[in-house]
Amino acid sequence: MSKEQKLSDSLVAWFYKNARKMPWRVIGGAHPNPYEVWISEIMLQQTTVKTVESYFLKWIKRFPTIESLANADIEEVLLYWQGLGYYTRARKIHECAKVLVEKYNSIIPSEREELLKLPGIGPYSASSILAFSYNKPETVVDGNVIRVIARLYGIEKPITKDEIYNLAIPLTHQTHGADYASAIMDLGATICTPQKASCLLCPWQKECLAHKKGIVDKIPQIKKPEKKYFNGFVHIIKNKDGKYFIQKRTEKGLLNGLYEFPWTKEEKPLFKDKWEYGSKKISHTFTHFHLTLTPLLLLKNDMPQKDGFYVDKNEFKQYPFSTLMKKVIKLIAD
DNA sequence: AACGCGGGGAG
DNA sequence: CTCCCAGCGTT
Repeated sequence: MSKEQKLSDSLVAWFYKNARKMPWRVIGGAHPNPYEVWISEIMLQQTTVKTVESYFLKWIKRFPTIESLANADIEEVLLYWQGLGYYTRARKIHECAKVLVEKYNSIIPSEREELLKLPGIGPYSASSILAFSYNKPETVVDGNVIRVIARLYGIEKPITKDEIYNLAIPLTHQTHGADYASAIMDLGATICTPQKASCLLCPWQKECLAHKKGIVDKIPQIKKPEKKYFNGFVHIIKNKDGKYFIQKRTEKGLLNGLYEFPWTKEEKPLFKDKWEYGSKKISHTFTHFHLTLTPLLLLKNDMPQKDGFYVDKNEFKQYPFSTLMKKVIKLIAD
């Protein structure tokens, strides 16, 4: 038995004693429902298990099958996604459901090449779906795996995903693909963490080069772009019926397809009216910038923008809003 | 290869 | 505050 195979076996053995429980997870082989695997994998992209749990449960209750998702309106899909971020994922997941119904007989493919053709499914998701749904010996590479592998082999220089992938291939368990994929991600999430790793509990401690050299917390090397600050305005426009003006964002770019009160990150209001300044500001941090918005209040009856409309505040729940806009809604409610 | 794209939990 | 998480699509 090779050194890699021993590592692989020991990790799976560790997993059977320490596996985290999740609503979409099956321990001990393939998941019986690839649809649930697919939905959970897309939801989990760049997000944490804790965040996804409640979204997943509500989603499965409303969209229990590929067909139910394909038949739904994108607006309702976004309602179930609001607050989860990266809204293109919701659009792609909906597109993908329709493709699956129309061209794949509502069956999630079990070949990598086919999966990669589908909207929103890239190298990671394809591998994970194959591993979790069909118990294939797929080499999954996510943020956890990059960290675990880079440390195991003590790689101090910046490294590409392809290099990690090649190093990870020999470690991939050949007969327990599903559990191995879960295991290496659990290891990264609970033991081999970004900061203060729990090396004493690690099944790979003896073989880990970073641990041997005492440089665990210096790996992997990551560069961080600095965040900018913006001070802008959000326009809360009420008409004589007490309704508020909202509009829909475009289907590309930031917060695509969601609804909003008109806002700008520039230091100039969007409209040349005489605004009343709100007292409480709204702060929110995106991936690439910090934002503080000063609320501007106005009573107005005509349409400030095309493609917008006035709605009663009791109707806000019918429209998908970003977390930033939820903060504005909370301000209005108070 | 680099960048845009959310939000929140942990420390 | 900082860090970064079960990435993908576009350029």
